[in-house]
Amino acid sequence: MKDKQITIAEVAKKAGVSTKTVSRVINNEKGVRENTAKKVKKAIESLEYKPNVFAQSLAGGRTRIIGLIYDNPNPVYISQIMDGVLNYCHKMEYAVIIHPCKFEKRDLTTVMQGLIEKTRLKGMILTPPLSDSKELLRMVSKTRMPCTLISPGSDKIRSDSIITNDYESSKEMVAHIISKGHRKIALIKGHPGHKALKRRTQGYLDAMQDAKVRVNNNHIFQGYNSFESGMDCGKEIMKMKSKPSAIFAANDEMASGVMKVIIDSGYEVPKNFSIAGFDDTPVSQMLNPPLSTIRQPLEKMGELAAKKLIAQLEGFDFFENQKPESKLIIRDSISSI
Amino acid sequence: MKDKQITIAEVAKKAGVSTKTVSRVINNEKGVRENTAKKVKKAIESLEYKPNVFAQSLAGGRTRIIGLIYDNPNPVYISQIMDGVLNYCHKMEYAVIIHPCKFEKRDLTTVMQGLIEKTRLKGMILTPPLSDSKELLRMVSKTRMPCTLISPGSDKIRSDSIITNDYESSKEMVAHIISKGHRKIALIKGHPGHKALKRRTQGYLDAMQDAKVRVNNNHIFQGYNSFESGMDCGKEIMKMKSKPSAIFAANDEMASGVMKVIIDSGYEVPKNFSIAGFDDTPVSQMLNPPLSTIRQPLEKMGELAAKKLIAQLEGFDFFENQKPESKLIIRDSISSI
DNA sequence: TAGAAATATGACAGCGCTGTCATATTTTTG
DNA sequence: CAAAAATATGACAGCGCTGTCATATTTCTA
Repeated sequence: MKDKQITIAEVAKKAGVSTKTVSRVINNEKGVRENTAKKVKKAIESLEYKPNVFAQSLAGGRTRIIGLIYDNPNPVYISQIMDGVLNYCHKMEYAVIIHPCKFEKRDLTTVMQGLIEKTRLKGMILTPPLSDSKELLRMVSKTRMPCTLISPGSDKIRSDSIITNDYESSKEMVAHIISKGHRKIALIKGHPGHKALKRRTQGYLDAMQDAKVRVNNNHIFQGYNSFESGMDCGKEIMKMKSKPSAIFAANDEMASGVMKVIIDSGYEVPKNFSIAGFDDTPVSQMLNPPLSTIRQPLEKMGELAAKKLIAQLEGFDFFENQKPESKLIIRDSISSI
Repeated sequence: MKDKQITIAEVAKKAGVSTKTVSRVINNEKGVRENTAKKVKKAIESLEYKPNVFAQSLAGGRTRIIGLIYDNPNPVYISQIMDGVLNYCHKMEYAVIIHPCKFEKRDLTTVMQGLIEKTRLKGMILTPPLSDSKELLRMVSKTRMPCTLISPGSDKIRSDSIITNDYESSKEMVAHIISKGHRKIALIKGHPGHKALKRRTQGYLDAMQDAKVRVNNNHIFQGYNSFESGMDCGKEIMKMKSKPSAIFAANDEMASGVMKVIIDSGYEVPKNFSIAGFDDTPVSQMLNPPLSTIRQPLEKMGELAAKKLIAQLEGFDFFENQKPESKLIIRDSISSI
């Protein structure tokens, strides 16, 4: 059971310096002669030394552990974000603690606080809809812990949030639908708790206005992000006397739900109804017809979130001027009238 | 920046005992008078004390950190497993380090070793296809670290692996297809590196044999688990003179790929071709027609893996006699001939 | 070239916890 | 009821690392 770890002391001995100097090299602290640093690096390499992240963390140095907190009904969404985060962190030799939790839970804040204490987390990434929880955000800001938000709904742009142009993309998509001759365009809104999805609603609204198409409030449905809720909305639409000719859903899952109901009701897509989704989850290309949708660079966003967070943790500024762009993916689910 | 943590010392003081005694209580060590334990527990509660997992780990006590290592093309698969693992670990106050990595990478073993050293991992869960990597397994066993395998392909049943009856389910599915009158049944095999998927192949083979249906080798295609590879196989099938009437794919993604090609070629499912998949990923119910498939209790499997691992770590035996069962989900993609 | 200023390096404590082993307390035994 | 055995508790070191601050070395200055 000897899981003998190579320690900083061994490296120090081999390099003929003190442990502190090795520590300096590891952490890129200044004040180490180039020559010494070289020796140390060589020793590190030859011993294949890896600092023990937990000891580092315990010792109060800059921690190398971040938390990724999520609560997401959509595994594809979260796992893409996660990939981005994990890969970058891996590269940077950071460990990531992943923590799923339930947004609705009353004691969310308490639980999170517990996690923070238990793991001595020094930085975290919050995905939607957690990134919108005022209470959670307040708690986190009280700890003064760096925290990066993915797609928060809040309009005020904080330097530490990752947002995409989903407003613009939604608008563009609806404009596209309009350009195909559609006027009666229904909207399936996203879960009201997910503020980020509101931007998509706004995109719809503005596109309609720009094109001077009257928005029919009966054509706006409240979905809850799931396939099932999409089906529910679809059923309602099927019951309407004056049906829309196109439907824009705030995510692919709901779009598929609507589509299923339409097809089950004996209609055809896109002949009788055009449909658009949002997210470009794998399912969208598998559907028949393949779904026109909007692709968000989720992995990129995850990576960016990690980059920003680590930059903060390490105390250097980080400006990424190119913001991750979503883009329209036009497939076959929208027809001209 | 005071992230003042409540430490064991404060608890000890409040309870009027030594830190070691508190430690004993936390770890359920025997040799603490019931009365003392009660005092300590009360103090813990009133202070909302949470042990620092990293300090625990550093101090050489039983670690409360496990690793979940994966490399999976299919985010849905992995995220369900992850949910199971994470939830259980959360309940048990374990931290989970998630580490994605590339199966094919030459230096997989080295990288993993680094991770182990860096994080002082004391136990890990491997998902397929990692759970099949002989080299990795050998390295891990050398460290004597407890390790739970999810769906390893190897036939020899190790006590520390979680396997389902996917062989039986596949067989059942193929039998079901046969019972619908099909005789020319194609098989899309899974990625050759994923040994677990071989069991699915075997299920197909045995079902055919049991029904005394000759297996046509031209009807066996090599897929690579992806939607695209499913499409490739689909295209090949479309080119055949003597086409199968049913197709069983070793996962849903490939099944969707095949289905797409079939539909794009002007055929109908299930009228002209029946299709079955495996995994019951969300997509399967969204497809048109909805796909008959096999549901694996992935989340359960993840939970079980975590349970087994933690049991090993804590040194108590754990027998779960009910093994997680997959089951057929019959939808509309298979017709009678 | 001596002394001051700047820079590099190291000794040592301590992060929060648990292992070891010594000591204190209780229970058992004759 | 005293002594032995069994049990409970605590003191202290140390896990691997970094912060602090003292010391050594180099570079600069006049």
